[in-house]
Amino acid sequence: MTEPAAMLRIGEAAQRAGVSERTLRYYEEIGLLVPAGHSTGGCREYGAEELARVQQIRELQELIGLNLEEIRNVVTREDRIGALRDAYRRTESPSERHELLLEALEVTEALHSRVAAKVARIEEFRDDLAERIERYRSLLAEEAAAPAPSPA
Amino acid sequence: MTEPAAMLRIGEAAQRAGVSERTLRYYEEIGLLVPAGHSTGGCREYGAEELARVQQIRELQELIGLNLEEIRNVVTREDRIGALRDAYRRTESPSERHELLLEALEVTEALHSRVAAKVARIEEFRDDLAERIERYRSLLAEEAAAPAPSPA
DNA sequence: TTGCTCCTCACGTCACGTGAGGTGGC
DNA sequence: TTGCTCCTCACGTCACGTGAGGTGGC
Repeated sequence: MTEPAAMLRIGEAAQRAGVSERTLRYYEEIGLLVPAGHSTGGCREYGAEELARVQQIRELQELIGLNLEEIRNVVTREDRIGALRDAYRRTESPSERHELLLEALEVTEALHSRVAAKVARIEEFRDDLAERIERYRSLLAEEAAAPAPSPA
Repeated sequence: MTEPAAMLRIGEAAQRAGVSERTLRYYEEIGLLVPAGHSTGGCREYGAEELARVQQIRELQELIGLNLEEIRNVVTREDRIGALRDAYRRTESPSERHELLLEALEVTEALHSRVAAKVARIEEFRDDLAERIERYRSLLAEEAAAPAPSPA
């Protein structure tokens, strides 16, 4: 058995995850992320697992540009994949397991190529910015070396 | 003098830029991108310059995550920088020019480091996906080599 | 004249932001 | 008791999506 695990209330959890409290409540509202539990006073309680989930959601959202509905599909499937690893929780039949693995492989490959395309675009953009910086620097260097340009 | 330049109406322009007509109208609404002109019938007309502007806006929006207000600041400054290259349109004084160049350098450097950070994050994410794909493949390979796992 | 594309409202949507007003544990 | 954090509405916002209803050039 594991430790009772330190639970965080929404304020701490939001801060560690780098999101707002509203964001955590909204994720719960749409069924994307439910708290691990509730205190006697009714406060939401989040554990390490939930924080990791938020992290994953933000990556899919900010880096890949998926909407929350698409993200729900991804994380739901990964939850089921994760369940495959817990032998005693494995309720899927071998054929269901096979289908699930094939599906996960396909979707992950699709995500991977999407990310790879984005990497290419953003690297090009980064290099353009670097060139721009060089141009500005040389313009400033010219300026320092030469007198002010004649306005005529 | 240049050619009269082929002008596109909003449908063609949107398609080439990879955005919706609504998006182009919205950019105009908030003063981010005005059409090059209007036909006698009142149709918006876009040229190559406007299409390039849309491209730039989308990169700043999708790759960097800037909002349209921040993007307006960037493109406005770059318009002024661009104006520095047209000698006959150079109305800025030498000191204004100097300030503008320094400002552009600073802002571009800030953008560059933001982009560089994003590149690092997204490359890590891409590599995680590649690992995941390998794991799924080896699980499927195990499955093909061995009989179905005993449910007990 | 008939399609097609364009136009201007104007309301809807997604992913939250931002108070309003109230309750509960150190 | 006093702060502080939490709670639930509920309206606002940003960047558009999506019709409604009408006009204009091949």
